[in-house]
Amino acid sequence: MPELPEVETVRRGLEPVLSGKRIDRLEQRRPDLRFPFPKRFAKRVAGCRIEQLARRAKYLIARFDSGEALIMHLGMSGRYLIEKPGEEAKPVPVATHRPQHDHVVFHTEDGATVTYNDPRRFGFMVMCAGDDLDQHPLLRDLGPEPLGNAMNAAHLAKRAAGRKNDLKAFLMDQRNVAGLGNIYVCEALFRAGLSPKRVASCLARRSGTPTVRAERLAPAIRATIADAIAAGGSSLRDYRQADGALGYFQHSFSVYGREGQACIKPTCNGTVKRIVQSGRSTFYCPSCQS
DNA sequence: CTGTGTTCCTGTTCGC
DNA sequence: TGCGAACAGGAACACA
Repeated sequence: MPELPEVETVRRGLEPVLSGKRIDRLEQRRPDLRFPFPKRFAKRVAGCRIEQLARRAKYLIARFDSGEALIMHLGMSGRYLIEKPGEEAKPVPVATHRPQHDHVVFHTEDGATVTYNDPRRFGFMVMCAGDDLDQHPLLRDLGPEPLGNAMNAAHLAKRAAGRKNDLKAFLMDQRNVAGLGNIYVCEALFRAGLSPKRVASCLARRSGTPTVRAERLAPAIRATIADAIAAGGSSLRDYRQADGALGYFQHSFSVYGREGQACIKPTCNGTVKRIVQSGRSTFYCPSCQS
């Protein structure tokens, strides 16, 4: 499920339920996810108020009035389910909800519950001091946010200069741009008209200044992510499901998952192809992406 | 340091 | 319908 747009959608869904609220109780139902849960997790959270629910790349970050912060990652299959008092739980629309994968439950002062469900358990939760969060090992090496001013052609060129991996791998690397994943890398490269197989260093001249390709790629990334967040947000009308799945599945992609289908670009008569790069599927149009 | 492959785990889909 | 194989939105880690 979650690349940056989905995580942002989840954040917006959780915000009205969690932000400014005291957590009366936390249930931890197993010892670990991908990593062990924080030590004395339930005790450290109980009674604390969430002052802010933020996002950095694909991480959700809850800041508590205790001075600590909770960094959460959804992995591949993580989602949050919200139940409010007086409203009956609605069935999850996309995948079946299996209660045995409910690993953490937050009980708020309002009587609402926020349940973290994650079948594959690639997600994790880490608790740390709230100051100097940027210097936390999970966060300090992240590249710029795709929607921030720092993500521009000059940045891409600087990072890509001399790199021998391909554009797909370059964009998947969170140190270069933070928050892109397999889907939106494919989509951004399609929008930029660039082949995922092209070497990353094609974004920079020998002098390190951006090429025309970098000048195309930066706005393509920005627009791809902005559009996806907008699509996710529009699915949040009913935010009892803050799982991002609605936005994810409603959104139709230009190339991702469209192997064998005609390129959607009106002036192109190409066919979308699937290849494997770094062990992951890449979808692209060989005809209009070069 | 850079680039690549493996690994964690469960669920769904696809081909026979 | 059953059944194994392939595949799935991530990223830490080991290794060449």
